[in-house]
Amino acid sequence: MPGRNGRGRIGGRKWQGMVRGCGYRLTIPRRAVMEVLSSTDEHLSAEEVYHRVHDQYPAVGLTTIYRTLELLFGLGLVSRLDFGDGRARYELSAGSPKGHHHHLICTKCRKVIDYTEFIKDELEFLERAEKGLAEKYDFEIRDHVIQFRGLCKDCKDRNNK
Amino acid sequence: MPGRNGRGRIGGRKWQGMVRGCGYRLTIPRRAVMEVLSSTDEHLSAEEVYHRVHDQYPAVGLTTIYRTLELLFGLGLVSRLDFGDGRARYELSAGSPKGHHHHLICTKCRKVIDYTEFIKDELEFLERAEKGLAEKYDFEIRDHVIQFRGLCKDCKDRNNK
DNA sequence: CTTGATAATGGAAATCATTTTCAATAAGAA
DNA sequence: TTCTTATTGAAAATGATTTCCATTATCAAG
Repeated sequence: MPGRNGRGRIGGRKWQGMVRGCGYRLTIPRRAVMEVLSSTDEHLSAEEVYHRVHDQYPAVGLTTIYRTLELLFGLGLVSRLDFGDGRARYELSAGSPKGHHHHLICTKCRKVIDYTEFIKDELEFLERAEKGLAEKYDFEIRDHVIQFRGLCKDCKDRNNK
Repeated sequence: MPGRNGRGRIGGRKWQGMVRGCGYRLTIPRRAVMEVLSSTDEHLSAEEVYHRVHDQYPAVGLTTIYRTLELLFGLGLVSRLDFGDGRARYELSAGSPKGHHHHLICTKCRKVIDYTEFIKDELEFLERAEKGLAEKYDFEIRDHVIQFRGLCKDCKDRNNK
């Protein structure tokens, strides 16, 4: 039964407590957006989220989708990604069925590969760097972005032909 | 004589050969944009570049600045950065007086710190990761983005007060 | 289970960065 | 100096995201 989202229930459903706990109400649009993000491993734009939510709840408007994504992003429940195509993209951050991962972006065809390799290696590096930077610059580091950009197999080949 | 840009001449002035070599003409706007980017260590938006160029050459229009930045970015002479404030920012990539560095971004006040520490460490990690990813996904990696995001000293303190 | 205060919503209009259009201009090969 | 054509500038178009504001729905309190 695919689509049931790997490790089960929507990110653990802890998000609801998170939302209520911060004094926000639990509304249809908020549930719907979380539902959509939980049941995909794609990196959806606001409009794409809107379309999917709209299928279930035609009354929900695009404006609300933007507001909701912003809220969830602010709470750290959702990651906002920039792949350089002029629109923000979103994915569940913690509890994502994908786990900790980063992105490999083809600058030609805009394909995005999520990779989880080298993460061990990376965590070591990140830990050292974060600690060092936090100390030296008195910064409270909350997040990091690591992306590799280049040409995917197809675009690379197409270039050389 | 500050402003003369540390290690001297505009990124080595090799860029002109690069531009001509690729069949592009050497024009006032192109020189002016390179001049502006060479003489600052800030991360300028297109509009900011426009204003500075405009001071010297009032005839140059904003559209051309956009086009020029796009061109220079395509040639790899300029890096396009995204700090999440809804506008692209630019800096000289190679030959920059700043050398290889990454960014530490305050998500509250939008201050950006360029850091060069831990780069050695990082290069090792990057090398391994790039090689591994390139192989596994048959990807030609051309660039990477590493950012740390969080709260700077001031915003952190202001939060706790 | 009501009720009421007010957070949240939806649609339309507004913003704002960036892109496109197109006629006028200028770089540079000949 | 001339000519071809890349480049430019101004204005209009675009497209993502935000703002406005009157309406609606959540949920704490009764």
